[in-house]
Amino acid sequence: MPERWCVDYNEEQIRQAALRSGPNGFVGFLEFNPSVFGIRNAPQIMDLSSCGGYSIDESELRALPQQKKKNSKEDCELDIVTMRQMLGLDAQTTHRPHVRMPMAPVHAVARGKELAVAIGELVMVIHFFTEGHLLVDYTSNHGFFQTIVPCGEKGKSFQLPSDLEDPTIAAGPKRHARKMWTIVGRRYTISGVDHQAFMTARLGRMRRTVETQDLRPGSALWDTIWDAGHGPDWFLEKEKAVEQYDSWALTFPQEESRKPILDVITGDQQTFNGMGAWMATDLLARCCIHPLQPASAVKRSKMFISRIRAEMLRMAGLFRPAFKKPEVKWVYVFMPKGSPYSFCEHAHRSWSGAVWVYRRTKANLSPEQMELAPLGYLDPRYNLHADGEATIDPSKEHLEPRHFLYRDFPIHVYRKGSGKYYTYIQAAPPREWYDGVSIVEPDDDVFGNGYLNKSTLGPYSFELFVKSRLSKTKPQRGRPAKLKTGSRGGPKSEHNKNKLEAYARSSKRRRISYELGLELQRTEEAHDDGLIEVGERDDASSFHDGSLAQDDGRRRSQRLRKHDK
DNA sequence: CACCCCTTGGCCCTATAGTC
DNA sequence: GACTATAGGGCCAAGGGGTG
Repeated sequence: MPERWCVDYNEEQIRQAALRSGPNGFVGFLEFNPSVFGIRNAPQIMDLSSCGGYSIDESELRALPQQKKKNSKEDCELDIVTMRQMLGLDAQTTHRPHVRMPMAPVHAVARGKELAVAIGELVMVIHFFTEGHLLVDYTSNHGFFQTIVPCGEKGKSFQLPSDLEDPTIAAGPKRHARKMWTIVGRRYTISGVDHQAFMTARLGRMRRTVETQDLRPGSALWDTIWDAGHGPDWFLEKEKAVEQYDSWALTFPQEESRKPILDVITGDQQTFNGMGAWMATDLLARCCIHPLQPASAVKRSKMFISRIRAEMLRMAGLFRPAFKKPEVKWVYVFMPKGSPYSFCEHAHRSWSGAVWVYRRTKANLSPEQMELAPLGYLDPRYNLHADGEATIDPSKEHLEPRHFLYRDFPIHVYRKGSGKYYTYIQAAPPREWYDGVSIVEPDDDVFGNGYLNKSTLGPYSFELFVKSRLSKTKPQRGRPAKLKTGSRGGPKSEHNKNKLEAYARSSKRRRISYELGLELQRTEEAHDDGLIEVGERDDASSFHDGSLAQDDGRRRSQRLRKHDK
């Protein structure tokens, strides 16, 4: 399930700007960056002919609607872009389509791990996978993300403008934002950002503007756009989901006689839509069911079946919230410190009781929990019996799990073959965070759901989220700098330079890395010589709605000059 | 059912090359 | 020889899809 509670907004500057955005909610046009998608995860076209949209053949031929630029003689010079070209399936003369889609109200709704976004006639369905998330930014900043740079061995990404970086951030090609697509609004943009480019997207087109009611269960669009391999959503289609679950509970396939219940849950997306390894482990721990217990044994227990049903409904409600009063933080931190999935102890301590956290190999548990940990159960309120069932201890019934402090004790993590079983640390978002379903409604203001930063569930998202909430100042942008302790060691000799060049020739990856390093060195030297003026990039902001973003652009320009001094 | 693929970047370990 | 910086190799994390 995508996180529903990730980003709120706190920066007064954006808050004030948001208040001026008017009563029509979030209005924008879609800009796709096909080259940032990997080849394997190339964007797909959805055939919406069965529900009043375009079929694949038609959409191949048909140009996307464009908005005429007011008081401009350049209308006729705008390129015609087909959907296939926009998706990168056909060659395009320019990297970014110089085409202005009509601004249209944006609606969105999540189902399982997918998010559907409608922009006018376009429908985009996103699967975030591991760590994809949405980034909200000023439209005046969007023009600065123009330069595509290599990212890793195969990928591409957008170079972060140098002025968005802190001087302490390490120089190199890693300063980038992997914006895969962007909905460009008048004042704000929402971008799909995925550091590893795992995010997938499907794009379709209707013959009319898509309305909010089209993104509701039971509509023709609803029944068409979602991935066929995933069953009903436990929050939006509760009755169907429970019906599916009940019929699942009554079947006893042969393979489930030995298959662990955890594997069965994660593998059955028809019944457990959106339950991955983290959440399934969590579900079972809350139900006091051992993750390695055979599924058939679990199904034979009415108590277990009832517990899982209740817990699924409870968790589904928990993970479907939206902020009532989102606050904007300026987030350019695309990678946390440490490993992308590292657990942030400080963040956990600060937010225990507010968010869900998962850690793979180590957890901090109280002595009471330690007694239960070897059995795989983390809820200290239950007593475990030899038959694998658990009953609540009356003397501990009044306790809430979140009131327990976690101390430094390693716990056992179950592994079977290459199976992965997670440790969970129990916490829950505050109740007041929940409200609504869609991220954007026509009558929303920018305090509304349209400005949520959604993300997949996990430590990366968690740390990003915590940083955005806890930082009183703007967080560092880009990757943290490597600590430089001085110029130890010997200087590079001519002999070493030759060796380096030979090394760079030995593979494509090494060559790219080497050339990027040289390019960066040249740029920095030019910078030092005063050959490049940072303020020049102000022109770029006019690419996207420059007039509307003028105020922000001017302020930015002033900031840049100040920064330059 | 095990294993690999996609993808990136951090971390750990080891080897190397330089200085004092 | 002690110390330090640097660089490469191997491994790790993620979830869905594919293969044999």
